[in-house]
Amino acid sequence: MSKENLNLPKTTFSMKANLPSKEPALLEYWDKINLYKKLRESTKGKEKFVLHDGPPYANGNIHMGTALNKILKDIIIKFHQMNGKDSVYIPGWDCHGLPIEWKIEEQYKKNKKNKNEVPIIEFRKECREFANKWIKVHKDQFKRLGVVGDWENYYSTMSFDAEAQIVRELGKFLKEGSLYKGYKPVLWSTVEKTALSDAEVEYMDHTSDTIYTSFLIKKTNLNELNNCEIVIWTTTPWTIPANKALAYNQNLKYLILQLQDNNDFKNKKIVIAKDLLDSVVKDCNIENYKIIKEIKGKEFLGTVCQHPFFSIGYEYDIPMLEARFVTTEQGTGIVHCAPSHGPDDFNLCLNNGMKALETVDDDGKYTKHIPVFEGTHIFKANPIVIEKLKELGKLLASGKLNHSYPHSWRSKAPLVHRATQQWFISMESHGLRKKALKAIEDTKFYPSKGKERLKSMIETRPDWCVSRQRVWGVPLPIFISKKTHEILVDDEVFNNIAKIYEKEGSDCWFSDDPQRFLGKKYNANNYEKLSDIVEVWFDSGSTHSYVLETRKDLKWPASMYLEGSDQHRGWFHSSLLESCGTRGRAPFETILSHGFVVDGKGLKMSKSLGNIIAPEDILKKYGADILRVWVAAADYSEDLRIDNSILEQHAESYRKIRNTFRYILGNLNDNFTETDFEKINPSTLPELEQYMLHKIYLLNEEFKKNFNSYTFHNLYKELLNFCTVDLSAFYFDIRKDTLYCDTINSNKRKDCIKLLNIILKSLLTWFAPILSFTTEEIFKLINKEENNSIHLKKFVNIPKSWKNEKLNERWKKLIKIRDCSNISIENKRAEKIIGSSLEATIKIKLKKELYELAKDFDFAELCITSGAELSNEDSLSDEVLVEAFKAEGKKCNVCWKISKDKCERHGNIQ
RNA sequence: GGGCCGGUAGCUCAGUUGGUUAGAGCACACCCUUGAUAAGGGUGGGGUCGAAAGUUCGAGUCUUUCUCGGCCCA
Repeated sequence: MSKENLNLPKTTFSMKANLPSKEPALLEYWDKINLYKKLRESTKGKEKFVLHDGPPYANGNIHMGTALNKILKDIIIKFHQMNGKDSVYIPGWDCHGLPIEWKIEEQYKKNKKNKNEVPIIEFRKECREFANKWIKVHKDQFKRLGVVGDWENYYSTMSFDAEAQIVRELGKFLKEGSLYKGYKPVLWSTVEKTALSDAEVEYMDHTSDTIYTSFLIKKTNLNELNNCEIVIWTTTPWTIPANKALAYNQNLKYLILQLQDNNDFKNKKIVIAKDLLDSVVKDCNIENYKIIKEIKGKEFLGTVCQHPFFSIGYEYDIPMLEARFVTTEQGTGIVHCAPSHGPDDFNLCLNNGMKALETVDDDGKYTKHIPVFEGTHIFKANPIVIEKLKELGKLLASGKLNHSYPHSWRSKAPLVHRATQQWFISMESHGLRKKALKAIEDTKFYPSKGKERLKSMIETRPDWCVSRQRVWGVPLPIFISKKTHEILVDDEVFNNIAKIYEKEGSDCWFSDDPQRFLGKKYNANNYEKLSDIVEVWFDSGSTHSYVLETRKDLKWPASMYLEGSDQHRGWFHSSLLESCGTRGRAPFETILSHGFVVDGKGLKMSKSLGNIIAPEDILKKYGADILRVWVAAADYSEDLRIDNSILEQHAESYRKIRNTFRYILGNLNDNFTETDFEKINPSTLPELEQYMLHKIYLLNEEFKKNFNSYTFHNLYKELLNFCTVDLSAFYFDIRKDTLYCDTINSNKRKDCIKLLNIILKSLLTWFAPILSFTTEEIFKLINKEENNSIHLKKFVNIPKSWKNEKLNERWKKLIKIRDCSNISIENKRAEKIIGSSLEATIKIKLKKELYELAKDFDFAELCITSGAELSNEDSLSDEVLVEAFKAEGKKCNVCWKISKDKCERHGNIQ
């Protein structure tokens, strides 16, 4: 037997991956064979697993976060598919909303176009085109990651059927009566008479009037507080007439002071925060005072005050409410709350059952809800309010403050928070909060901490404001009777609107005769048509209704919603509320949330830090499979770190896996033979092969366990360790001799080949959801059928008969002896006595028990030496003693083993 | 500022109800091999478990404070 007759590995599977250039060809292949359609056919009628896609916003290129999200989804979908389910994936996009409006306006600005001169229809058309453009870009970028889905039949929140269904969903809330008209403060420009979004606000210096005024305590649980006056400080005196409450912080300390100066407050007792004593005394020119008592914030509980304007008609109660936003940075440590004029105030009052009123009209004038001052413009009201307070003896001090203040970016006019008419879905009126909390209990969360997070948000959130004074969205389908001011609730009308939208979209709401929507039943002259649009979270929160419920290939509820952890407040939240409100339960069975992508040091990616990594660059340098390995190897329940060195490390692991495949393919000469695992009888195989079958059995158990708990990082680690530890450094290394040097017909070699086929099949399917491209590359190499794909295969079923705990226990000990052998060989190697392990022969001394176990075993094979002697030695201090010696004799030029006589197998000796 | 979550070798991750000397793989160093070869094998070094205090016979694990980071809210 000469070198030419050795069975050396031969394969066309290259060592170098070259993923960036190879992957696109595989994408074309999947396209060509229509993989998605084939997948559906292959599991037609099987139990469905529906991972409902949370729609990304159709705006801008994808980033690492989106890539992570899509890859994780794809991995899970592929796992379930290979596990035998019909695992359907319909990608979607979120299209309405301000950011797109904003982009279009920016383009207008560049072209010196005025938005107000462009017809709404025209503007909306441009928004739609913009979103369409980005959907196309996203689609290609997501596909490139290896994500398999129904890319041709995606869903979007701006499709006509979506817009129609959103109307129907709102109709349900209207019909039920949980959708009501209320008031909520928004940033308002009295000059432009319009609401502004945060993005339209510019902060500039502004000089405000400041006042200290006081609220007499009317009722309290603490005796010392009787007849005291609570002092507050504000930079907006005009909001005092709209005051409804006072806010304190229960963790602060407060003082009761007796004032002794000769003025309006002589001998009066006031209350302020302890930490602010100095600044209040200074600002109010207080010269003589006495500290009566120090109290804790929580002692205010249950206290009710009188409005400073009590005597001129402001006779309602002013409760003191606990609020965390109260600090000791400025003021008095007690904050005056006007729910119509500040978001904090609004939320605090709402949570305490006080709704905001329309206190200021579009022009900036007080409404009828403000006694005495009705009709006064708020920008002229400060001196009037201050004068009135002074007149009533309620003004401690007034002054001016120069500070940063919001202004309109267009007119530069100062803005105010003003309660405007909005539309809310009540959390309480029809038990929505209760239903949602119950639904959370019925949902399984991965990781489990997501449950608490969502729960605490639902527990405390205020009513859901679903209206926006914007253009790019679904119009609220609301008509209000001019006579009764009541909302028109009629299914016929909602359905009529929906039917029209289904055909032509919602643009017509803004352009067509309202009579068209009302039909014949109502006269348009008697109704006012609303021009608000629906907030976009309602759009995406309703996807379950126009995607899951309407598509035949899907099911409701979804098996899983999977998004970044920020979506506990976003899509998980809005979907839960929408669905609980309309269907009484969550639209999902499980929620999986993942952390955020951060840089190698754990810092968030930002332009200023310059630590942003774009998916595009990774794809160019490493390929999608490396990115997929990164996703699989990371613990997504926390933040995921990424930088070049981390990627480099994963690329290194990938090479190891690739070479494992290459070794198998080489020894099979690319000829894969399908094996029926059930027909394997382990006892007919050599012990080593039996042991490997046991290892495969164990690994498969781990695989299933980790797949079922979605802990892919553990799963990937198990697979990687199997490749490095059990295969490369152990089984492959030992069986090299058999594979290369035994004859093709030897039973031992055949059994090894049998194992290699089993391992190849197992590894290919195990890795397929993660290494989607590489496993396909291999599959195409060994698979003879046309138009097939590894992704159409199922996971392997490992027979229980492969499990052999007894053998495992035995081999644990044998491998321990092998480890000792390695150390002794290493010693001789350091002494330059031997080089390769085949140059060694080992003498193993064992104590009785171990000797009995190992006496007939071939340690030369296990330890890859030319010889091994075994003896029983009970006087040893340790159980095992292995000593290596230089093997004497001559080297067989075939198998390189050294022996004194001629080679047992090959006869020839050099 | 508030709520929630987290910090274990250079990196990615294990670490059961508190219980021997805190583990794995990769990376690193050295050696071997040249028949998996821009591969493969062996051996080895490396951690005050973010910091401090406390509970305990005993703390990576429980408590408190601090610190750093992330998400959400303000």
